[in-house]
Amino acid sequence: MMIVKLKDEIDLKIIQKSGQCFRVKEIKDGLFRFITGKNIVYIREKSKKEIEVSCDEKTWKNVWEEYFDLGTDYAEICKEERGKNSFADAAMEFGRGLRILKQDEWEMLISFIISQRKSIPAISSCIEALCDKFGEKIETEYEKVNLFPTPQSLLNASADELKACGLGYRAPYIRDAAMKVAAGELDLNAISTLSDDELFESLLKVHGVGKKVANCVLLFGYARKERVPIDVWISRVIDEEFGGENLFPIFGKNGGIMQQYIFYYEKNR
DNA sequence: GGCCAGGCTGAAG
DNA sequence: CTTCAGCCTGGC
Repeated sequence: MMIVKLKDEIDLKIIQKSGQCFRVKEIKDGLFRFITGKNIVYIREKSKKEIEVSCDEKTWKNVWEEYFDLGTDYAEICKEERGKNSFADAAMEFGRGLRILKQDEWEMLISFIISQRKSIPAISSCIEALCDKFGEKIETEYEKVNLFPTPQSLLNASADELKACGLGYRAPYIRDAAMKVAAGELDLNAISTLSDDELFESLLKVHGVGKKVANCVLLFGYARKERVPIDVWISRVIDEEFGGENLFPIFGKNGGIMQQYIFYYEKNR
């Protein structure tokens, strides 16, 4: 284990509950597991700005600093955005320690296709089933766990096998995404150089991906922090707290971060 | 047991 | 261009 000092505070429990990730798990009291690609790390908070991590320094710097967006000072952003809207102010205070994770693009695409018309627990169990059946098995010092399935492994799955994961009518969507990515028709790495709007448009070509899902992939997979996914919770806030007007543009490049604070606040306050 | 969930598609107005 | 029914299935 290694101690990492942070410039800014972090709250792993809030991150886990913030709805942007579906596989983060608290495996023991206060010990959280995160997975991205083939990397797995276990983290415990020691104080607000100090954490203990299970990986070495090199891996922390190469993989997890970007994942946790440690180059961004969220306290500073909150300072900038404070005073623009009272509901947003309360949300920022409530969600102290929240961060936008930069997760694996492929995992985000599939996860948010699955998310439509599902509750968060249902999304999680669906993804767990996919990982258990089609993901590479890994054994760590704490647990046996499966990586997220590759495009090819999902493409090899039969319709019945996919159905058994509780995908329902989304199964063909998953298949379409796997097909496009495996065939190189959609190169998730190459499109990372595109502008927000171009990236958005290229994701919309996948069957089952609409505006909300595409924006989630942009925000949580490509760290495009100006994007604001509008789901039922956010539209409820727009209706009931913003007087029917979408006020997110007032936050400019921090729109996606503010969306996340507000989403978490609206659901958990 | 029934209701509804972090939307999307395709068809109809 | 905008609206809207219907959709699989699991969790509460």
